[in-house]
Amino acid sequence: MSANKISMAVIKRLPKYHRYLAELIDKDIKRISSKELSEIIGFTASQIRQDLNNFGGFGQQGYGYNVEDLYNEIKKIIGLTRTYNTIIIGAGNLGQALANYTSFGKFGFNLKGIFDKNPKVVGITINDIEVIDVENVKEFIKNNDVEIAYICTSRSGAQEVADVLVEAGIEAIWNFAPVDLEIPKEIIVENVHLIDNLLTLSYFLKDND
Amino acid sequence: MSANKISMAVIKRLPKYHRYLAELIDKDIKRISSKELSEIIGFTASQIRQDLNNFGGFGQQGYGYNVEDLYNEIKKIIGLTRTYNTIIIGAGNLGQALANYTSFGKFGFNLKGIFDKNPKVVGITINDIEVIDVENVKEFIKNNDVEIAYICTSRSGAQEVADVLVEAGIEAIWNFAPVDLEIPKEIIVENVHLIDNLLTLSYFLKDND
DNA sequence: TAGATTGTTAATCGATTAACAATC
DNA sequence: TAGATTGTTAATCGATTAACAATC
Repeated sequence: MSANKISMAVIKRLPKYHRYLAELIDKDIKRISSKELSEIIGFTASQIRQDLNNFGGFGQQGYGYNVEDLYNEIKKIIGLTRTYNTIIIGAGNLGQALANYTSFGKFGFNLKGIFDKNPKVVGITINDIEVIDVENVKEFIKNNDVEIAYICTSRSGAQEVADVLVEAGIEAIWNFAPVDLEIPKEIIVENVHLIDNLLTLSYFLKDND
Repeated sequence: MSANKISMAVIKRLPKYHRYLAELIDKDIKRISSKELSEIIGFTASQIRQDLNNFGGFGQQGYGYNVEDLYNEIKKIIGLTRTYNTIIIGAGNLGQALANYTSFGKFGFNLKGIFDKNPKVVGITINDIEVIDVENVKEFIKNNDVEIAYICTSRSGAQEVADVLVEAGIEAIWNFAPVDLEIPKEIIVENVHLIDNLLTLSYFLKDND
């Protein structure tokens, strides 16, 4: 809240708060102190209090935090009190897997369209959505209030697709292609570079055995 | 190299060096200075020199870095000079998508087996590999020198699977289930929490429109 | 040799942790 | 009221950036 800049480190922790608070609600736990939360979530109590106080004073001295209230506050902060229209570009293995993921919908990310350039794939139906020729993506974004695009194309096709998305006025890109996209900085980009992730594992494993 | 501890921040940047150096080789560029690399990779020249010097003095004053040599050094550091046997647990959408990813193999991550508990899935073939009943995973790991397991099960099944993997002596886990696994700390874990990633997008989008 | 650029030390910046007065 | 725990300031820690002597 207000104008003071929240650091990316804090923002990246928010989903974890959300996840653990949901669990506490499931377990019917009504209140929790930063110390108790610290023990299950793995952040220090101090960090938890600092993090939360970036957004407001949600706790009460001598009592702690009301689990349900805090959960709802976190939902508001993360932006889970409204829905987002999304599309997938690239109906390969990964694109199809994401299209079939039902949990995104539960969080309010509604898949509106799937696009591909391959004529063999255009027209097939994935999770009740027909794959459309990517030629039509610009028009589709404008007509359907699409805010987020998941790029699931090959490495080589990704930048070209991104350019079209930007032209069409996309607001955020979730990029699964192993490239760093050149995108105007007002557009939000999250990269999932799977290979990079794997290489972290090999880094630590290389000298084993 | 040597005993001084490399920070996670540095390790997480290594794959990006690897990627950009591969590109430079493709473009037949023979040498590069930290300043030039800085301009394309987006880290400061100072950071590049600091990062690389954690592992050795790969450059030459007045000249810069030999691209191919540096690329090979980075490969060694990341652990790409040998191969790793991997398995996938959970042959759902994501598991199947990962099984069909050919690029992991190119980096030396060889998929040896795919496991599932669903009798309807056991026996089908994905990318020439037959899905095996997860009951047999422990034995399989021991007999096939499996070092890395990709957990692609549901949230609820993940911890149980992880326990079996640990018993079987797995060395690293790539976890796609939206849980924080409880795992002995000597086992390397990389999490890909897709939902967490999406929530970063919604955080920034929530007040748009 | 002169110019360029590294390797490395020092300075700065930012994030985490500790401490404690405020207060429920 | 007394005890507990927050909100918040101060101290510490770690990572990034700047600076420059060493040297190719």
